[in-house]
Amino acid sequence: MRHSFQRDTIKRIVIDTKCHPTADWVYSEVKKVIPNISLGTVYRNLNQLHDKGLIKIIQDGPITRYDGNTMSHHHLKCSECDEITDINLNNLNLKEKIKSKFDFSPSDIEITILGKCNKHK
Amino acid sequence: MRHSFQRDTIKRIVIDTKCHPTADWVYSEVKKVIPNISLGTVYRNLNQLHDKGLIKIIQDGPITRYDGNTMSHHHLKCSECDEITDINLNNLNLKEKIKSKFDFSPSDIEITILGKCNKHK
DNA sequence: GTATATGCAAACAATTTGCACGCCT
DNA sequence: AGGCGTGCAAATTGTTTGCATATAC
Repeated sequence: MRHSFQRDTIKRIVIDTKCHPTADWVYSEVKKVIPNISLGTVYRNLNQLHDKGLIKIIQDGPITRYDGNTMSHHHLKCSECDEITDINLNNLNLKEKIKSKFDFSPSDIEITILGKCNKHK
Repeated sequence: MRHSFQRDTIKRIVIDTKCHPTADWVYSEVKKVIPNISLGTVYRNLNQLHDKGLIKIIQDGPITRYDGNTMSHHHLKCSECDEITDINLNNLNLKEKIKSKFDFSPSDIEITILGKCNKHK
C-alpha cells in the first residue's frame, strides 16, 4: 500500500473520533482538510484500511459505520439517542463454550447490547 | 392489519425456512405461488411483519435478512459458506452484568459468532 | 363504503466502478 | 517507467414511495 495524503487523513479522522462515523461523516470531515476529495476515494480508502485490519466496520442496522478501535471490544447502543459506546467484556469465555457445545470454530464474537443509556432511562 | 393472501404467503415462507432469507430470496419464492406479486409488496409486508413482531430482522453485514424464529436466540456465521445458524445461549446473565457495570439499561442482546462450521474447519 | 393492500414504475440512498490523469517509488 | 491512487461521473444495488386500481371488512 503506497503512501497517500488522502488515506493518511481518512485514517487519522476515523481513529481520532469516538463517534463510529459513517462514510458520509468521514467525507464531510476530510473535505475540511482536502476540499476537492471525492466520495469514491473515501469509500475506497475506508475499504482498504478495513482490509488491512487498520480499522473495523460495525453494522448499525442497515448503516455501515467505521471504528478506529481495533482492539477486541463490544458495543452498547442506546435506542433513544442512537449513541454507540465501546465496552470491554472480558472473561466471558464464550469461544470455549461455543466450541464445545456447537462443533463450530469461533474466530470472532460480535456483541451489541441494545437499551437505554444513563441519559435516557 | 387486514388479511391478505400475499402477506400470509410471505409470512409462511419466512417462517418455514431455516435459511435466514433476503428480501430477494423471499420474492423469488413467493413468485412461485403468486407469479405477478411485486417486489414492493414483498418489502412492505416484510417490514410490516417485523413491525408487528411476527418476524425478526438480522443484519448480515450490509445485507438485511429475515428470520421467522422470534424466540430470543443468537447466531453462528460460517466465514466459508456464509451459512447462518440459530443457537441458544442461556444463563449468560449478560444483562445483569451490563446493568451493574455500565450504568445502561439493556433491553436486548445480539450476539453473532463468526468462525468455521463443522464442514469447513 | 371506506380504508388498507397491491402492482407498477419511478425515486432514492448507499456504495462501487470505469476511465483518464496524476503522483509515489 | 510503471503502477497504484485520485477525481469525476455513471452504474449498480437495495429499498422506499406515489399513484391508480383492487380487495377486505
